[in-house]
Amino acid sequence: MSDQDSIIEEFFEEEKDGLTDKQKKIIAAAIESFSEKGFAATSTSEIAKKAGVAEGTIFRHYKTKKDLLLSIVVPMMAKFIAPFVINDLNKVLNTRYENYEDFLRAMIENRVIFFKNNLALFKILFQEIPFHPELKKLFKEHLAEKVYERFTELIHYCQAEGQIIDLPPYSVVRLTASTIFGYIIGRYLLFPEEDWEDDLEIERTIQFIMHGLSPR
Amino acid sequence: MSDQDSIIEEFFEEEKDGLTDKQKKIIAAAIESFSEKGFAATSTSEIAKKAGVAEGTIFRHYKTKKDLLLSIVVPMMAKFIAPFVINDLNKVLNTRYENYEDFLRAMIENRVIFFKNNLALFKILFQEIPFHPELKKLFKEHLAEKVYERFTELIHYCQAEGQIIDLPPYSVVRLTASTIFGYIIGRYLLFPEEDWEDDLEIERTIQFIMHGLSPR
Amino acid sequence: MSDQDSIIEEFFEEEKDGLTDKQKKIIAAAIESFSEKGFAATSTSEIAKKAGVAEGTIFRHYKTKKDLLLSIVVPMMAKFIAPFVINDLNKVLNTRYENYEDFLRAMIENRVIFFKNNLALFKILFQEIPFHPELKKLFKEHLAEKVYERFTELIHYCQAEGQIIDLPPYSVVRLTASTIFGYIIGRYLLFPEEDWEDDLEIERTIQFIMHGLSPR
Amino acid sequence: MSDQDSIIEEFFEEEKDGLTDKQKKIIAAAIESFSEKGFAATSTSEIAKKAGVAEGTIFRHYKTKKDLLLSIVVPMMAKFIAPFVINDLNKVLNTRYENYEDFLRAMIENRVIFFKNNLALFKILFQEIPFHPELKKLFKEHLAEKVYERFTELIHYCQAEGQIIDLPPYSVVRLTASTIFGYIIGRYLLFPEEDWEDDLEIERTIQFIMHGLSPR
DNA sequence: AATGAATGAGGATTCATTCAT
DNA sequence: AATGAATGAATCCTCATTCAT
Repeated sequence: MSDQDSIIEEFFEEEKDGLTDKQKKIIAAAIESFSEKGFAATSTSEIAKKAGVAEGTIFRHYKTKKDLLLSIVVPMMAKFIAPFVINDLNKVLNTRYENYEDFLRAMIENRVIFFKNNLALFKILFQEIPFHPELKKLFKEHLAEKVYERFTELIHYCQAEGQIIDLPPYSVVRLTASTIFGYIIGRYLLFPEEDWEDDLEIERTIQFIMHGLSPR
Repeated sequence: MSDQDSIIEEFFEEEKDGLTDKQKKIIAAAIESFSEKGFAATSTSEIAKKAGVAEGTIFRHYKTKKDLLLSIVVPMMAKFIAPFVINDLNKVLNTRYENYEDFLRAMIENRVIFFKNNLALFKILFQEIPFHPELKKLFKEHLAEKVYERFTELIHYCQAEGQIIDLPPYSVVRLTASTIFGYIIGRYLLFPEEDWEDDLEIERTIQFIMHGLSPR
Repeated sequence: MSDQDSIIEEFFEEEKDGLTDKQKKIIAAAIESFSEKGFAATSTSEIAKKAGVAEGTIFRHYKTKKDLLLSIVVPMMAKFIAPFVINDLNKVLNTRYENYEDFLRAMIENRVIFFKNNLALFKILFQEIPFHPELKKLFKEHLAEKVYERFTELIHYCQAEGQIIDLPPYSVVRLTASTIFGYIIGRYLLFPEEDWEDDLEIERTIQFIMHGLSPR
Repeated sequence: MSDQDSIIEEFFEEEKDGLTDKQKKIIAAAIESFSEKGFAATSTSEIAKKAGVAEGTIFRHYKTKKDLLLSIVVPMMAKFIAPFVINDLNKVLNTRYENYEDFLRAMIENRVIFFKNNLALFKILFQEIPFHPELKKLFKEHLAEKVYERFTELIHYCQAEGQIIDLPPYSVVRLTASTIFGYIIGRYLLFPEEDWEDDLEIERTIQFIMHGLSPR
């Protein structure tokens, strides 16, 4: 399934823009450096060296250093959101999933793999969002609006079915999202080197959410 | 209660080093700039201007720009952790709180206010931790070890009492912490401008955790 | 009369080298940019964009940026000087003009139109001469020597006829040229947007010179 | 007389801003380089080297390279214009000079020396005016308005006295100025290395203007 | 002939830091 | 203690020019 690929490879394979070989190297080097040291602390000369190209080559493809950042971060936001908007949630609503629990399980599996494969990109995204208003805006528009909207529909449906407690959707979203992101962040960013029994932890996470949201 | 003060003021009042007036202004200016633009993207000249001091003055007090960062971030980590280590958790174990729910409530009230009063500092902390190994180490030692240890004791106690489900403590900590931080981040960082019914949301959050952790 | 054409068009039509279409566009773009921003401040990529050709194409035709400048400026110096050397002055000396005044009138009409049609080129020429010794040398050789020589002959003739005062020819040339160039510069470079009664001003200019040079 | 000093020295001595030693060296180096190679073709590193300061030092005193240009060119425009506005013309109108000829003689002596002492500055001024709209504007406001106005008064006076022909003042100004600038440019910029009998040439120039403007 | 990707030297400017006052 | 002028390395970016296609 294409969702499981790393975005970086998708960049290089799917994109019709036909990225040059050098462009691919630049992108890869930039992702590595940005995620390790942060955007502001990464110099273009460093990226050039790592990519094995001349510094000028970077600026032939990306007008500014910031353009390079955006060319990395913007498509990834789209990729992240795509399945919510197009596939999975539709499936849920189309009764492919009978209930919130199955949905959660499908989503976690799907998006967790996505995160895992794109860790560096996510680090960049979350590090830089606070400092770039355009990114913040994009993020809100995409995630807070498109994804949230779809989520809301699902929640209403599950609430109507009596599967989950009758809280305002935004609270349900917040509690669900917190728990899932908490897992991802702990698992892949904070303590990636610990031993994690992934299947077990995911199951615990799902049960925690389901019980937390169970009608009283 | 001193926990409710902003750390910045505590810096200035409690510290025995006896900060000069200029030093205070430098710290305040640095906090503002670092949290707005990030450490790497903030120049010392900018801080000097904002603080109303000469550029050289900063370096009289802090050998390097990074020293300035650490002088801000390190004490705040200590302050954040202090109550866990010294007061509240002890109180819990000393049976001042009868159960996990009361503890959660007390902790949220206590630490949420702390966050709220020190938002800028937290932004800096979380932004910079990934890029400074010393910070990461400090953070892990303090939080992951000291706080986690205390938490574990409490969890064992509550599990023994049958209040919460018998999961491994690290899972309980993870799920609890995710949910609480999720609230704080949503409330104060992502969507601070939305209308939040704080008491209600906090109650929902607590109930979510309690049900999520209830013994099956 | 071909003198009245713009040099640029002459470039394109008369030149035996047979300029390609692209070459014409490059020259036109270069003239525009050089005259607006100066040679040093104009980039070849800008010229390429304006000309609608690839950056490399410029260097296929002109080895260096400076070559491009020279290919513009050198032929124009020749064109400017040509009539002095070949046509008009000969005509004067061949008694087609009876006196200095008629000559002045003819020259102003002739060369003023030439200036007007080639303003951009003249701006480039006068801007760049001070910075390019080869240009300076060319200019002196052509103008200061060939034109000056012809002028001198005419002046001697007119002085012998008692039409103008008996100053050294270089003074006569200087005073005449200053006045005429003063008109052209004021008219077309400094204050082109003012209302000018051209015929009247030209007549005043001629009368000023004639009276200024009248034998006492 | 202070008008006869070079502006550069005045910069350094009279200015109350109290220029640093380094600043003086920067200005001197910039004037030399700008006048030799043009503003755009001069690099800040070159100026720094010539001035014997670090490149950063330039930017401590002048925010941009263009600022440096303006800090050179703007005060000189003021200096050039000052005597017209304040001293000499007033003197003329206050009957210190009886006629246009005496005025011309005084002005040429006065301003020619000024030019001679500030050749490099004038080269810069005239080279750069076409490319910097602010300069162009300043120039027009100062010269075209203030000086021109004063000139006009004088011309009206001399015309009323019957000393000069009854042309529109702008024509008189143009013809006078062309002739004088023509002398200066020829003398100091185009052919400075020729032998010039200065007194004689100036007298010829004055006589040319006076006869050129004599009432018919 | 024409392209445009690639280069790397050099551009203006900013930076953290030093030091004489 | 405090200043702010001075530094020069490093920043992002532009440039004229080359060369494989």
